[in-house]
Parts: sequence; structure tokens; C-alpha cells
Amino acid sequence: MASKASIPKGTRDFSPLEVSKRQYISSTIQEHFKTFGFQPIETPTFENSDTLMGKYGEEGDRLIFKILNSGDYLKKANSEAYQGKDSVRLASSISEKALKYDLTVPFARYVVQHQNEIDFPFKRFQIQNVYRADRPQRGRFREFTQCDADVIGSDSLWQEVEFIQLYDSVFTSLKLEGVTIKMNNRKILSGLAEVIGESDKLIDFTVALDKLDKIGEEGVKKEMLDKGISESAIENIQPIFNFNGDFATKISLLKSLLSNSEIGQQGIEELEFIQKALQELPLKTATLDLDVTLARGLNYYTGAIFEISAPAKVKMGSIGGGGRYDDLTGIFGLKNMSGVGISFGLDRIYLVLEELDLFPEEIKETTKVLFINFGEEEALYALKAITELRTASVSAELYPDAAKMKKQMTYADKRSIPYVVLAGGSEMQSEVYNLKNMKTGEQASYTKDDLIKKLTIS
RNA sequence: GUGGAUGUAGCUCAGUUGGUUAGAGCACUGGUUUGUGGUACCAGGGGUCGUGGGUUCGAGCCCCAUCUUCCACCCCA
Repeated sequence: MASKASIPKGTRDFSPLEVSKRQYISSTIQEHFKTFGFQPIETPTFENSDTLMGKYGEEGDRLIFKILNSGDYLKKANSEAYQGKDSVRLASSISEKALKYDLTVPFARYVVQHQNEIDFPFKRFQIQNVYRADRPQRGRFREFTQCDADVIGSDSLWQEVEFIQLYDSVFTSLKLEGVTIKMNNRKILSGLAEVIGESDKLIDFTVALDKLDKIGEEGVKKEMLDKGISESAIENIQPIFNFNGDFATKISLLKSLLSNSEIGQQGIEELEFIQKALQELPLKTATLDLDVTLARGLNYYTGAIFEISAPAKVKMGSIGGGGRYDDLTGIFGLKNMSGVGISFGLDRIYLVLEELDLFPEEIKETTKVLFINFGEEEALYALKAITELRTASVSAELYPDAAKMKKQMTYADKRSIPYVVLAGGSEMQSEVYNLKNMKTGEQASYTKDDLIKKLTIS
């Protein structure tokens, strides 16, 4: 025994304070999900491997945690793959289950599996942990919480509009101002690739373009050349490297750039629809921005793409993302189901709120009042008031031992308990409770009924 | 998966070209104060220096391996 107590890398323990901060975020998000009409579902922590494998690209497969089969798994292992050191094939012969990598693919599986019970369009939300065998960094963990809301079974663009409003209301509610909702459309990216005659290199093209803010114009061009995109092609899209102005200005620039691409035009129309709608429905605190370099996200996005940037003063990657996928359930055999959804990265939002000191003061409070324990009889006297306080939904507790006063007071102080009740022999005599406000130091005696009244309203 | 840093008390960190018994601040425990915390003063406990090996008369310090955490890349919330 005596192995040092530890947890796997990329995972975390959460202290009481951390849990209450996390709950503050997730309950805020959940509240807004509900007011927008989403219903909760949950799916298993692990899925059959073939549900997940191959859905996130080659890179994604590498990052999926595989669960070793139980029993004598080596007996059934693919010995040919083992001999040939073919890890991928060997893994599939000794592992049939895997931890979920995101909430979207399991949701697609859920929709297909339960299609007869679901009323479409189906609006669901889901707040659960997901797992990635990635190397941890700041804001990047191997176990983390995603908060997803998706609509499946409708291709209406009003949903994109509502999702933008949803993002805005959540961040407004969290007092996180200065968030940017970056938006793009897969059809614009396809259009760009089409215009430059490199449609078959769409993915390479967009992945390179996505790095513009990181490696700069020259870096992007170099990566494109490395991927076999011709120099003249790159020149044709030169305008997007200096793509400034407001949403409407950018749209008109795109219109001329993509005038020969039907799919590009379609993407522009979609963006324009959303932009016009939001002119009539102004956002509260977030800013909407059109970012043609935005290509993040999974290969399955077909229309809108969203990504949320934290306020510029915080160094943090995206704190949320989402998009439209026309045929997500197709991979599980259910055709023509368009879906659109967004995700909030709870762990990263936590780090941002922490850095900007935006957690409300109240979440530190656990118990409202602590009764000092002076001995057996006094404890019983205290519990009579405590019982009634609890009935009145005031969290109250008795210090379990008749320890030294100083120790009990220190305990209350450390736990930021705002009130302490001192009720010893003399208080019992006159049937009162001495209430002390720990912040101001004020002290006064109350009858039991007045004590309960006082603590219920304050 | 690739590359770079890091690890000394519960926490944040000092620790000389390798040299006796490894330090500080905070935290903790007790006291000044037998029914009054958060401030002050006094005292005390606490470390196989990440782990395993090697070099040396001698290693916290040098070498190798391994693990952890952090940073960058890939990718992503």
C-alpha cells in the first residue's frame, strides 16, 4: 500500500467552494436553457466504441479514451495486429467501449435510437462530463464539463438567431461582459475554396485559414502552399487577409468576392438573415462578429459556425462553440434531420470568471447561522431553535462538540458563516438566544420566535 | 503524439563552485484571554528535498531513467 494519494493527470478534485462556483455557472446556464424551451437528457459516460470512432476525424480517434474489455481480453485479441504492432487494430480487438468525447455524437445516437418517442423539432440540453486523452494545458483538461443545447429536426434560421440570443443572455446573467460571438458559415468557406478552384482541399484550406490570428498572413500562406494550394489561388482570396469593418461591411465585401459561387451566395444569405433579425433584437452585452477565418469545429458542420471568445483581456481560448449540421444523424441511419446547437465550456468559463473576480460574494456562504455548543443541556436548547430555523429553510447548525469558545468562533469565521448564536445558562434562564453578526460584531438577544423572524428576513 | 521548463514543510518559495543539524512567510497547534472570531505578541509541531538508480570521502545541488505539473505545437471547450 502507501502509494501516494493522487489523481490522474488532467483531472481535478473540487473543494466545497469550487463546487458551489461551478454550480453557480451550470445552474445559470441551465436556467436559460429552460427559458429558451430546451429539455434535459442524459447519456451514458461511456458508449460503444463504434458509436464514437471515426466521427471526429483521425485526430479525434487518437484522443478517445478506450476502455479495456473485462476478463481475459488477450485471448480474443487480434494476434495478427499484435504481432504487426498495429495499435489501432489491436485496440479495437481488446476494447469495445470508450468514454464519451463530446455530447453531440451521443445525442445523435440518442435521437436515432429513440426517434419514435421524440416529438420533432426536438430541443434538448445536456450538462455532462466528457473525456479527451489530450495533453493538459491551461483551460484544457482530460475530464471536463460541457453544457450543450441543440435543436434537431428543423432547418429554420430562426434557431441560429435564438442561439445567439441564448449566448448573450447567459453571459449577461453571469456578468461577463465583452464576450464576442464569432460567426461564420461553412458555405462561405466552401464558396471561397470554389472560387479559387481548390474545392477538394477545403479542409486543408480552412484549417490553415483558421490560424490567421495565431501565425499571421505569411504563416497561413506558407501552410497553404505546403498543402498544395497554388500561389495564384491564394492571391485570389487576398482580400480576406485584410477583412475589416462591421458585420454589414464584411457581408458586402463577401458578396463581390463570392459573386461566382452559388454556395457562397447561399452562405451570405444565411448570414444576412441572422444579422437583419438581430438588428431588430439587439444583444444585451455580447458582440456579434463575422469572422471568415473561423473554421473550428468538427467536420460535420454544414452551415452556421459559432465560436465564443472571452473578453480580450483574458488569455483563454474559446469558451464555447457550435454550429449547424445538416445530416448528423445520417451516420446512424436517420436521414434528413438538420440540427443546430451550441456548447458552453464550463471549466473555461470558470477560469475566466475567476480571473475577472466575477463570482458573487454569496456563494461562499454555506450555513447561515452556527450555534455555539456549551454543553449537553445547552445543545438541546440550541437544537430547539435550529429545528425551527430549518423548517423555515434557514440553514443552521450546531457545533458538535462543547469545544473551547475560541475554537468554535474560529470555525464559524473560517467558514464565513455570517451569524453565530450564543445560548448558555443565562440565556436559557431568560429564554432568549444571543445572536451575533460576525461581520459587524453586533450582538443582541432575541426570543426564539424573533430569532427565527430575524434570520428568515436577513 | 512532438518539443521545452518544473518538482524542497499543508501552501508560496529561499537554499552559495557539491561540505556539519535544510530555512522563511503564510497555514496549523497551544498560550497572552475559563462565554466571544477576524488584528497583535510569545511558544511549539511539522520535510526519506517527486521517485529509482549512478558519480563522489561527501549530493537538495552533478549525471541517467521515470512520474507530476506547467508552457508551446497538433487539436480543441
